[in-house]
Amino acid sequence: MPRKSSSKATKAPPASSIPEKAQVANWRNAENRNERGRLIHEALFTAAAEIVGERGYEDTSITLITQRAGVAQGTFYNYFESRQDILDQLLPRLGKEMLSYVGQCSRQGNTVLEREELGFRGFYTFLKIHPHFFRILNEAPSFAPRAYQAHIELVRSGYMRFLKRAMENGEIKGFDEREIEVAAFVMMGARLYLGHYAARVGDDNDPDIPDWVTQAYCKLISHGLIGGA
Amino acid sequence: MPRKSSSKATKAPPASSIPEKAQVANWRNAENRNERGRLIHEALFTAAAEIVGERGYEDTSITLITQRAGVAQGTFYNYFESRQDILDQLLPRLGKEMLSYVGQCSRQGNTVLEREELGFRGFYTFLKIHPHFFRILNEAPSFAPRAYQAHIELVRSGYMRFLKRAMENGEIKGFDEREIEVAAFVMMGARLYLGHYAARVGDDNDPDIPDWVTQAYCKLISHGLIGGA
Amino acid sequence: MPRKSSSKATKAPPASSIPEKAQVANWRNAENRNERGRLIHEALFTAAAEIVGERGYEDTSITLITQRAGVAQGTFYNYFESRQDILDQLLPRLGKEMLSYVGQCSRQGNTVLEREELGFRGFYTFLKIHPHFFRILNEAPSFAPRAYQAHIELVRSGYMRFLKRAMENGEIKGFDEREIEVAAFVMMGARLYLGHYAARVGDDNDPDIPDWVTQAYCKLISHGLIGGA
Amino acid sequence: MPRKSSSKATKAPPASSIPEKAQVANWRNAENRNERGRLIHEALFTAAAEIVGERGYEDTSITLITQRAGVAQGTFYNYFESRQDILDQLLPRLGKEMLSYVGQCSRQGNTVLEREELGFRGFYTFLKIHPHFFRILNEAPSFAPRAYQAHIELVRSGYMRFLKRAMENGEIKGFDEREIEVAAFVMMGARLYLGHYAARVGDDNDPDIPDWVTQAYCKLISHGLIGGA
DNA sequence: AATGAATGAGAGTTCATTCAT
DNA sequence: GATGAATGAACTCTCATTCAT
Repeated sequence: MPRKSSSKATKAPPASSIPEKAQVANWRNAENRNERGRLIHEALFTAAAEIVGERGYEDTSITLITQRAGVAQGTFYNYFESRQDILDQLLPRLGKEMLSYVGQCSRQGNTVLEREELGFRGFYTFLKIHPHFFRILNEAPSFAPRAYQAHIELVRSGYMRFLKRAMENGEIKGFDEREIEVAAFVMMGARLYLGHYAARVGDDNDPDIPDWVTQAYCKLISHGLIGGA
Repeated sequence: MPRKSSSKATKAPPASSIPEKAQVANWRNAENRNERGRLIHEALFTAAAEIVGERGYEDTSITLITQRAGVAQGTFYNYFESRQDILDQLLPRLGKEMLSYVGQCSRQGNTVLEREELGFRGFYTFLKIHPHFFRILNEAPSFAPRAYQAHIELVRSGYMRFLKRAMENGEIKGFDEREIEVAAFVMMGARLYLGHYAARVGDDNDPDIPDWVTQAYCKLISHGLIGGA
Repeated sequence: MPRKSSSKATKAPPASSIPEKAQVANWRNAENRNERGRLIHEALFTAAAEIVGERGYEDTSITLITQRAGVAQGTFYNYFESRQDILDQLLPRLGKEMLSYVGQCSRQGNTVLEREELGFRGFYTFLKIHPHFFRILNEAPSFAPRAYQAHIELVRSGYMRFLKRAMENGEIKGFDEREIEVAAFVMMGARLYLGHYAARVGDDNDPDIPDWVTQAYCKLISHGLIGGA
Repeated sequence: MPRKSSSKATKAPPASSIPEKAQVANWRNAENRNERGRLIHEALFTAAAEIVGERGYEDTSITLITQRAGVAQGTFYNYFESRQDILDQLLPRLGKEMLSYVGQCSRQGNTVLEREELGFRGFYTFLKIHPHFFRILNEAPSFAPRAYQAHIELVRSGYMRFLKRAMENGEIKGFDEREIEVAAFVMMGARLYLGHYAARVGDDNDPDIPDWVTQAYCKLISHGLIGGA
């Protein structure tokens, strides 16, 4: 009765051929103890981020992390409490980088719509620059749920500030504050989900959004899909 | 330097205290061999679905599944090829149930907007009835990516049929077909993401969507957020 | 410190591509119960012999045997006590066939030497006809030691009869009876070992002995290697 | 129809009652890390050799090896790649020890015959000293075929050097080089097979060769069995 | 007598974590 | 602080055997 068919080893790609970066930071040349500590911490963090990006949280082992960081296994536990600890730190930190980058992009615009469009584009540009981030973000609900909730909260509050200002400016009408929050979530979901959409075509970890998608998205949020006069 | 604080075992709930359901189906009283086989298969499937719903794919072991189903470990392999096999079957089957249910709901409506609203509500009703589905769906990209892609495709094509008919009816204007697809993805993303929104308030696996959220969502997709006259 | 190198999976060949014979005997058409029983027994025995020949004792499972014999797993235990039971029966029966065949060959000769040469050749001919026998015999010391000892005893006693008659005829001189036994063992070892010799060149399970090897062997046992006048 | 009789568990001895040696090396008292590593490696290797000698390759499990070596199961994998890895190393290493020992014995002699006799005796002395070697060697064709072929090759080439020198000295006449090789194989087979002969009488793993056997063997190879003038 | 699903002990292996050096 | 070997619990999966039908 077992299904013989297709799904064999349908899981994550083996990723054995992914070229591993050179050891992340040459902490052995550090000037003093503090500096050395900082560099090792950094090396471990970066190694973990890369590996999660390449192979997913599940296949990220301490062995792999320390090997790539160029330190001994035991050293890991001088910098992080546990495997889960470092996994939990990935999204918060990279998420903040993302928000900062996207915020900078967004602020170039003058109207809400312009800003949303620039933020939207900026998100996908960030993914290009940090190819590991998409997977780190996507798998976080499963593997670092607390961190994920915190990230969502951060994004939400940023969006809310942005949208409330627009309400005050009169650029958004007909929505009260809690409705605005719904919109914020829809827009957050759109970014993530259109990433998957891109993945339908291209590489899973390298979503590429064509221009007309951006425009369709903008059209949708500005005039709606259905009742558009 | 390690973070002593909060993050300890921030992942899945310890779960040893999760009340396990009684053995899922009393297959021992089956009338004949075929029936017994069916019941065991069912018991294994249901057990797996419940456990993934409660603890996530990663912590779903064969031991746990067979214990809950009330069969020996070896029995598992009479019904499924491997652990991955059963995990791969979860979403396809439950996903189809979901689509069928949501489709039925949606078809009660007369206009596109009504239908979308009913489908939207139906989705969350389904989550109430099948509290494990949300996590099974959410973690699928990481643990059953093939199944996930297939599911997305199914949802997308259903949505597209729905929206194209609306275009033909003249209920949707100003969007060409590929733009419609973008809208479809945004709407799919909205449902999932508002599930997380609900999770902010209530229980992670039991998203509850208040009425005004639905209405805000409908307002958004019908008139847009920004340019709304 | 582990050895990374060569020896990975150095063991038995996977043998998955070996063409499996059709189900061995169509016992379903048997005329009466006794006949059917006989046919099933035969089918199981033959299947086991083939599989041991192809994959070795270790990889010979009940599942494999019954599948090839075309009966259900449980049926096996109506005919044999256990897996070990059937493995123990392989060599005794096939060994007797071998002895009978080789004996017939040998008896065509007139002198001891002729007879030994014909027996020697006959042994390798038998291996050609029964390609499974070599492996069944070779692995028997590990997997069916009792059967192996019994086989050795059979061969030894045959050899002894043969050689003692030659002593009585005056064809062998200068050896007493227990020394004759040593010679018998050396000759038995030679046959087996030259099989391995052949395997150095050709296929492991298909030893092929060139003519000059036979002649060198005969020269050795007739005049000795060293003191040869 | 099943054979109720004798053959029950005719295979390996039950072995639960085999007195296990004390933990092989008290590595806990090692002076430094390197030394400890060496001792553990040694303990694992020796444990494996002993167990294979007592119960055969098939029944040699990681659990058994590590228990006897007095280390945790996981420790095994710090020293060997896999179960097969250690099994593959047994014969090469012990085989070389054997050859070295036998070679030393042999070189005490002056004539070919003397040397062959001393080598022959030396082989059985080695078996006395290393009672596990016989089974390790005998079962190797089934369980470590690559290692076995390599061993055969080693023995063969040693024998060939020995015999060719004797040809050049004029101690062997009437054989060309490839015929010499046949003789080498016969002699290798004789040693192994007379081990089995001894096993008929004594303990399986402790072959004891009486003096007259050696002499009969020497007579056979020096003057031949049959045509002896 | 034939079936084939259920069983469960036991296998090899992985890996987060500890800790003596 | 850095090291890396030792640990052992936990995992998935196999398969000889049993037994109700």
